[in-house]
Amino acid sequence: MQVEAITIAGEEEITERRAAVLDAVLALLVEKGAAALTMTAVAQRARCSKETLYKWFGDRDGLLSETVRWQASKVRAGAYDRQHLDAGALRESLEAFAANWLSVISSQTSVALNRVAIGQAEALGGLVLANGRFAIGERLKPLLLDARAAGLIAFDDAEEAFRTFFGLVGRDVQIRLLLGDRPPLDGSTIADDAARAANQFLALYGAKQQPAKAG
Amino acid sequence: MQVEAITIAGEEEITERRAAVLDAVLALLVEKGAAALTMTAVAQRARCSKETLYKWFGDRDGLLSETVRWQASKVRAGAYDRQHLDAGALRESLEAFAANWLSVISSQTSVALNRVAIGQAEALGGLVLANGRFAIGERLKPLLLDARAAGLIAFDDAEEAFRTFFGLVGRDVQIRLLLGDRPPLDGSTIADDAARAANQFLALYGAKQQPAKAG
DNA sequence: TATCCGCCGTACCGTACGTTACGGTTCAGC
DNA sequence: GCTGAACCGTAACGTACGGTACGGCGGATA
Repeated sequence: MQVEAITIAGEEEITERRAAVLDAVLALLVEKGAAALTMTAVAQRARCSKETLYKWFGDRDGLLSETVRWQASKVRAGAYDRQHLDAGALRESLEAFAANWLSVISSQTSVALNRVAIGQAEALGGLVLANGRFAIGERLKPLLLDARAAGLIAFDDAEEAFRTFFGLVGRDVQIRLLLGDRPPLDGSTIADDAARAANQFLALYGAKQQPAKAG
Repeated sequence: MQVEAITIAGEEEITERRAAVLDAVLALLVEKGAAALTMTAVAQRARCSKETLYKWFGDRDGLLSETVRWQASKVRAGAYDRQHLDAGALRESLEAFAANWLSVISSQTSVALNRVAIGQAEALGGLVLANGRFAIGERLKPLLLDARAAGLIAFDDAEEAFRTFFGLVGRDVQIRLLLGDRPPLDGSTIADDAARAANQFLALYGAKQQPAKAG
C-alpha cells in the first residue's frame, strides 16, 4: 500500500487512495457481512481516519454508493466482437455472456453488495440494478439484434428475449445466494449451466435449426 | 380487532392475539420498510407493550421468525388435483403454478419479508427459502413426475426441470422488486407471463407435441 | 368485595453507531 | 528550517434501538 502517488494530477492521486478505501469496504463486506460495516471498521481496515472518510465521501451513503460504482467498474466486461456471426459464434457468445453473468452474481462481492443494496435505501438499489441487470441487458441486446438480422434467431421484442435468457441463466441462483443458501457453483458447474442456458435459449428462439435437446 | 377470544383453549386464545401482532409486523414492514421495524413501533402498532412482545417472542429475531412462518401459513396454496392428466390439464396446472408464484413474489408483503431476510441473519434466510423457493419446488415436482409418467414431458432430473421452470417464470422480476424497481405486474401481465412461461417450458421439455411458438 | 394475574404505558439502562472535533504527525513547497 | 495542508488516531457527542423494570388498570375468580 501507500505506493508512490501517480504524478498525473492531484485528482488522480486521490482516486488512487480512494480505490484502496473502497477495496477495504468490499473486503470488510465480504468477510464480516453488512452488519459489521461501520464507519469505524472501514477506517481501521483502510488505515485512514474517519475524518478522511467523511471528507471524501460525505456520509455513509456516499461511501456505499461510491463502493457500488467502484465494484461495477471492476466487473464491466467487454461486449462481443461482431465479426461474421454464424450459429456457432452466436452460441459461443451466449455461453460467454451466461458464464460471465453467473460468475458475477455468484461472487461473494456481488452477493454482499446486493445484500446491502436491498436492505439499504432505494438509491443504492437503483444503482446496483443499473450497473447489473440493466447493464448486461444493454450489452447483450446488440448480439441478439445482430443474430436476428443474420436470421439465426427470431423474436419480436429484444427486451423480452433478454429477460427469458436472464431467467434461463440465473434461475434460482441469485435469490438462493442472497438468502444464504450455497448452491454449488464451481467453474465446471458454471460452464455447464452456461451451455445449458444457451441451448435452451436457442431451442426457444432459434429460427432455423431444430430445437436442441433441452436439459 | 379484539374479538371475543376463541374459547377452545387458553393456548388458542393467545394465538389469536399473536396473529394480530404478527399482522401488525407485516403491515409495518410494508408501509414503513425494514428500517422502521423497531420493537417500539411494533408495540405501538399492535397496541401492546414491549414487555408482552418479549414475553411472547423472546427477542427481535424470534418475532421476525414467527412473522415469516405466519406469512408462509397464509400464502400456502393447495397442490394440483391429479385426476386424468392430459396435455391441456398439464398446461393449465403449469400456468396456475406460475401465476400463483408470480403473485406471491410480487406482493408487497413478500418483497418486504424477503428484504429483511436477506439483510438479517442467515437463520431467516433459510426459513424464507424453505417456505418459498423449496416449498413450491416440492409442490410442483409431483406434477412434473406425473406428467413424465403420462408421457407428456421428458426430463432426467425433476429438480433441474423445476429450476428451469422457476427461471422461466420469475426471470428478473424478483431481483428487480427487491432492489426497488417496479416492473409492471398487474393481473393481466401475470396471466400473460404465466402462459408464456408454461409455453416455453413445454417447448423445452414437451415429449410429443412440437414446440410451441416462444415469446 | 377481595385477590390475583396478565397486560399496557412508560421510563430507564446499556450499548453501538454516525458524525464531529481536536491534537499530533508527515510532507510538499518556499 | 518554516508554513500550511492533508491526514491519522482518538475522544467525544447525540441519538436510536434492543431489552428490562415498574406502577397501574381491568377483568376473571371466588
